[in-house]
Amino acid sequence: MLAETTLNQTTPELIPNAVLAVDVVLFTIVRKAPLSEALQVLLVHQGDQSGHGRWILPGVLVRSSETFAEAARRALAEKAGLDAATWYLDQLATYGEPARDSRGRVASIAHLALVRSDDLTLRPGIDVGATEWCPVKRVEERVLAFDHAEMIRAGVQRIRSKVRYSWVAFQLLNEKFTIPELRAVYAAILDPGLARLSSGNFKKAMRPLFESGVLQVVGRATTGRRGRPGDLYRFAGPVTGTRERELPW
Amino acid sequence: MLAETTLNQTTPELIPNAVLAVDVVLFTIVRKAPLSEALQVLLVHQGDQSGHGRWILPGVLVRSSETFAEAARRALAEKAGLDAATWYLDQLATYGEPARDSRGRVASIAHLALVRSDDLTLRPGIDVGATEWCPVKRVEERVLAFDHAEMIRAGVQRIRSKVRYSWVAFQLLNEKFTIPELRAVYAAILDPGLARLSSGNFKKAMRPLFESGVLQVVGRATTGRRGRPGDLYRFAGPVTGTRERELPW
DNA sequence: CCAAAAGTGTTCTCAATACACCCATGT
DNA sequence: ACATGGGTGTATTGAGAACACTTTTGG
Repeated sequence: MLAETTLNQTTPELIPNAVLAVDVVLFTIVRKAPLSEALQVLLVHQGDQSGHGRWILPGVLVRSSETFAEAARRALAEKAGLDAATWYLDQLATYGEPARDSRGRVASIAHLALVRSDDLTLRPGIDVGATEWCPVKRVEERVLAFDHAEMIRAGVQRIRSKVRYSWVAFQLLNEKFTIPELRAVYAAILDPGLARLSSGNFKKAMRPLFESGVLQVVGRATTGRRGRPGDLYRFAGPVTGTRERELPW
Repeated sequence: MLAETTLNQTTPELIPNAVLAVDVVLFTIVRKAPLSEALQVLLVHQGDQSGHGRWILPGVLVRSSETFAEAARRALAEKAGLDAATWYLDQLATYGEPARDSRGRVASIAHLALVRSDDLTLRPGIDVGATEWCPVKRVEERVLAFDHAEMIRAGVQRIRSKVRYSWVAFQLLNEKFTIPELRAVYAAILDPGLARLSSGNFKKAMRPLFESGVLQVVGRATTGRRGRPGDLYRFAGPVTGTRERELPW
């Protein structure tokens, strides 16, 4: 068994022994929802004639000439009618317990995706009964197939970590946004209690952004609510940038 | 939550479309080496009759009934004669560009492993020409096959991140160790200049460990070098624990 | 005794928080 | 007018870094 088929130039072909799949944990911030439920994840309901459908993450099998990222974006397109071509997308982890799927050895490469705003139209794809945004706090109530609940946990952990040392938060905002909206994103992801932090202190935490000029004022928000409307900003920096010092929250 | 069994009778089998492999980025700290080269990674040389061997990470194909972690430990056993049964092991990322391997679609799940001390005997396995510890600083000089150089970069990034908010550093030390040895691990992974930090400040950074009692004094080191020998400590806590506050280094 | 390394305590600095105050809008 | 929320500045606290000092070993 030591003479197993390993890397060997004389072997022109390797025999496939597994099925590759991708699943996508797509997060968004729903502004209308209360802060504690603003962070939501996209779930699709597997259509089933017997009525015994189940909730799963959008996912597809990887095609032979396709990268994982391409497959992940295709999953969002085919399962929910979303054009994720330009969205933030990152590999999370790969799940492939031997007994994970009775139909064969399946390895699913979970991905994390983020989308701005919530005025998207979900269009259930083929073999999909329904699509919905589910507050992360309430995922426990849903019965998710496979290890998709675990994937969501990993996704939450990842975005909580990323938001503290990188600028991914702007992936969840529109082109123009106010500082309170930005604070809401951080509060929804990290801690609802963060909203109680004074506005001045929050802006101080974002100081490196202002100093480097990647946050530019582009006007004043038109308000519908009470109180003074906030200044509108635009994020002009690369999302791949990271802070030198992690946020303390 | 696993063990999917009876839900999709219409498709009893999925046709395998890829080959699953694991590769292991195994780090250790070599005490004899200078600090800047103390962090080393295990490389194996693919034996080749033509003499055109190349350096790669230890890896194997995943067996059908095997978890990724099991396959990763087996890779260390088969390629380098190492018994990694109890070693720290963590999934890094999965690499599977369509054109990654000309012999077919291969997805390799890279893993990060850590091993205490360097008094291990490497025993080159079958179809392995040689095994060696390579200082991470000098990996650039080696020509690594596939995307293994990228895997090592990801491994370095991961361990640098982990060491700042978790207790993985103790995985690289023996059962008993001194504070200066612990500082050497941090310096080797994060920044050699860290060794210039005063001992008091380093111990202050480790204060949460002392206060929670997971670092216990077990004696005094027997010295061979100059100067006062350090106190010997034992780490009694779970490696999975994390600090509430990340290290500033 | 001296140099080197380990360990302890104190001071200084700076960043994160708390808080007080001003501005703009809707009711 | 005033309540509500956005924005700015100042004071206070606490953690990290610098440094002085003691302890223990080898030469």
